[in-house]
Amino acid sequence: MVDRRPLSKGEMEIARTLWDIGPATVREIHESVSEHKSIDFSTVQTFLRRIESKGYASSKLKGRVRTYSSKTKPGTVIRETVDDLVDRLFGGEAMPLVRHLVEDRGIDAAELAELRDLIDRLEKGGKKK
Amino acid sequence: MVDRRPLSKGEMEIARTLWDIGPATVREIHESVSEHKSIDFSTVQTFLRRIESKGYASSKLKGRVRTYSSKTKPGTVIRETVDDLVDRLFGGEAMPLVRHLVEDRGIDAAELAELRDLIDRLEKGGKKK
DNA sequence: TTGACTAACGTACACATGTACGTTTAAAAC
DNA sequence: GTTTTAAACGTACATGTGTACGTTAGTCAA
Repeated sequence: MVDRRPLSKGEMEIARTLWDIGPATVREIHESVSEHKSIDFSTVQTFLRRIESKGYASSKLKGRVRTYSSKTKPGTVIRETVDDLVDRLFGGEAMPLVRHLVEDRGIDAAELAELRDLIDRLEKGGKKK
Repeated sequence: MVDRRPLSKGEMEIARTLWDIGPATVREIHESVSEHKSIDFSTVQTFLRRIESKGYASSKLKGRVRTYSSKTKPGTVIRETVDDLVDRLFGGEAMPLVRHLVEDRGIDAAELAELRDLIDRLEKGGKKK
């Protein structure tokens, strides 16, 4: 267990993009993030530096361009973040959040079907992992 | 739409307690929160002040004791918070989060059953709200 | 009525966060 | 080779956040 300092919201968004598009340069990350929100190149650069300093990514300078790679699996960070949210907002209970998501958020028919399968599987093999 | 500044993580936890135990004094909130984590009375006091200043609660002084009441429904704040998380961590897709919660977190048999019912209902009345 | 309690209130302070500007420097274009 | 271009890097700064201390001031017991 490394126990890195948690990523802030802003850092998280950049980190997610890094997971999505794989090892990438600042410019690539910036372009990708810019598609859905306006953000300065330098800001992205700072976030990437901080993400690295917190131990979530590493980088290497090739020529005069720095390329960042994630060092953590999304699953891990997601788990930590969601755990924290569930603790703070729902007192540790996952179900109210699931209920909220399924009821009030866009879960389409195909996804509902998938979810049903998932439940079947879990009920069948009643054991964890 | 009031568009309050968002609650921070720490504030959120105190706000949740306020929702849980209803209108309450600082001491009551502090006692409730103290059950599961160590936190200073003054810290709780500060958080409550900030929660009020952000417009999520109101308070009234009776004698020398201030009592706080929530002005927002938990659902609203939860929605905002979860929306934000889903955006930042999953690019707006709710399903990956649901998958994660159902697979990797403690959802027991009874809850799985409830969830199945929920899915049934949603599939039946295929329309929202 | 006075002293002991204990809340409220103002305030503080270090560190985090979001945001971005200059300066330096290496590569590419001319 | 010199100019242009654009990245990195250092740095900055206002605001947010977590945490809590001192001071002031009602309340209650003696």
